[in-house]
Amino acid sequence: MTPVNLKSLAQALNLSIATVSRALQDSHEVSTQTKERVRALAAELNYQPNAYASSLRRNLSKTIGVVIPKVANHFFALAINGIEEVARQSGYHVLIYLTHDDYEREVSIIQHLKGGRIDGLLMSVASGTEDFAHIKSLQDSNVPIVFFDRVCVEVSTAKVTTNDYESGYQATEHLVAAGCEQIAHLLISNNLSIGRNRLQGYLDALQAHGRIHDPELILQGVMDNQQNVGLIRELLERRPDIDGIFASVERLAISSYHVCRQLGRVIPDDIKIIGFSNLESASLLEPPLTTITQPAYEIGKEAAKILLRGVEKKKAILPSQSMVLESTLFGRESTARV
Amino acid sequence: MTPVNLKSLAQALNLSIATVSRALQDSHEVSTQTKERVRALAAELNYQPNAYASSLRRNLSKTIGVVIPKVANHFFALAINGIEEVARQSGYHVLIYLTHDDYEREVSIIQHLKGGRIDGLLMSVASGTEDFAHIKSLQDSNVPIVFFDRVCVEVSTAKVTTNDYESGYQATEHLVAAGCEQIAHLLISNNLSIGRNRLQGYLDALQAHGRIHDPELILQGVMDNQQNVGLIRELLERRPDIDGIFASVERLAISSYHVCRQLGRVIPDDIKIIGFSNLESASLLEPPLTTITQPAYEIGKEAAKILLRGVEKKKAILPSQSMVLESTLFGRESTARV
DNA sequence: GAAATGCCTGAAAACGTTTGCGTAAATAAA
DNA sequence: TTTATTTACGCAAACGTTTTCAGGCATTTC
Repeated sequence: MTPVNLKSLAQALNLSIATVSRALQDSHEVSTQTKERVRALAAELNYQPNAYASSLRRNLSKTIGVVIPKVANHFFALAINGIEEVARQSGYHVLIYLTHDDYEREVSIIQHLKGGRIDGLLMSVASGTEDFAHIKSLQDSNVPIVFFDRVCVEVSTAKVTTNDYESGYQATEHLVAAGCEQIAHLLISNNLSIGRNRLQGYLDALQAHGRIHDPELILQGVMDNQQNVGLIRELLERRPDIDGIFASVERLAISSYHVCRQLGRVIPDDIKIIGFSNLESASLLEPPLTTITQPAYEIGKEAAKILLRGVEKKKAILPSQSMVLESTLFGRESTARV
Repeated sequence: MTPVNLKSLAQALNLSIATVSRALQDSHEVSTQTKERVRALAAELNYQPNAYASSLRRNLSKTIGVVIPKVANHFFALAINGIEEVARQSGYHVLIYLTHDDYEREVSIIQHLKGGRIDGLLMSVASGTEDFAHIKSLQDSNVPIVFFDRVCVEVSTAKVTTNDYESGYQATEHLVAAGCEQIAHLLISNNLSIGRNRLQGYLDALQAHGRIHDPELILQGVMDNQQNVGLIRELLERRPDIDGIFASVERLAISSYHVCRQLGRVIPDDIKIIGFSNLESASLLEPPLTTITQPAYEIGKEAAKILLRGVEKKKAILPSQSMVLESTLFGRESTARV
């Protein structure tokens, strides 16, 4: 079976390769009848252009990369959903890479991506990343980048985020209004701008309500959920006066639920919990969890749109194209006044 | 800034392109010193081979595709996790495509994939797919395929699944043992082998326990969760004698929870629920949900391994390489005897 | 001392596209 | 009729890599 490519099509039609190529691109340099002949045969033989030859020649891959910490997380899953949607509509393909929040992996992935495999990159940085040379280096090799959610302030490019500071402030205020006296804050990494912003919102809200800042109430979690359960338990045992928890990420809210069960602390009677989360079943938890929910799908879509605009125009993506979407607080039983 | 490619390296080193290429591949045809010289400069200039040129020449892309219905679903998210893990270790890249359970999209995606973009495909077919010509056609153009979870029996290739029949049987028996008299079964699509197997397990288990088959108890859900809630509600209102629900997929179990709340039916007192699910927070639901949990991460890993073995050997993937992994039943309060 | 062997390197073709340029024929303008 | 202009197509180079083939040089073997 002979391969079906431009050459074989050209031979069969008694045309040159160039003409066939142009016909398929609907170039005005080809007569209508010829175009028809070409298209007919191409359709009949089910011709599919070789993506790599085309990419090589045009120096353009019609592919974008997505680098995220993990996919087994509702937020990122929804974001990917949005990204794939936009990409598909514009004829782009989506390569996916998981860092598992590991700096080394992130560097290795980015390094690989410099082979021209992608036309642009969407990224949410790993929590362990403190040095950004690899990212800048990718940018230097002319790959446009758009950050989403976990952005990297040190790199100048467009970023799509949510109003993390305001949400942190709002979440804290929500607990205060529910009557909490000692509010703990659980976060993942404070070198992530996202974590810093939420933390700052927490701090400012406390101050606005005349609470004194108690560093003991701030707990930095780790990768492993099992360990987090231990850490949170330790915190609640050391400080039995804690009556409110503001979890910066979903996992920490869930771990807090487990700890409360272990310790027999009743939510929301003994302690109230609010957390950032995209969990669909939040309302079915026992008790239903009050959440700050990010518009994950929209974040993915907007980030992809900005990236593709930059890619198509072949010019750097400006920070001024950044975007801040709003999260929503869904009050549920876990923070009900008792 | 001159591009850093084989040509520029060769010029700088006073070598031919061929030698540089060979040196970087650690060919034995190049002297050790020359290799060192080449490697040193390549590292210094941060040379990264052009992926497309290489793919074009070798007719090999070091990329696999993953086509799944959706990603915002714990099962698929975990599977991707496993797939990415295996792919990365073997130096492969992962392209992701979502069908949203839409046949047309699936066809269009598969069609695109025939441009040689991928070396192999991992796939979970859309629930709406009844014709498999597009899949076979991809196979004909020498792209090895491995199905996982939602397999397609009509296509001869390796498949990685779970013991769906046995799990369906076991789940039903679990409800019988818990004292349920009228057990409903909720499924998504009965043209999916996975749905058929679970259904058959349900039917056989009922028969084994002397129950007569009542078609009214089998409800086929749709795409939209809101609609499903309506359908399930209707069913429970029409048949108030139903005291057990076996949900074939997570979404239907969750919808069932919502309906029970709406109708004031207490789980597990009035009605017991068991469902296939990979929800991490199943144990935190009210009440904790009894689940049949598939080893999603392992499924992804195994499927990817089988695929890559086939890709590397450049030969068709045999059905005999198929694999069946076992799901686990986690008994929780939603099916507790009262 | 010639032939054979092994080691290292280079020239050039090939992968399938896209595209700048040239050109023949057909049409329009002078 | 001659000279522009347009239309429709072909030639060939280019993208960056891999790989076949051949050849130069040194060392060994008869």
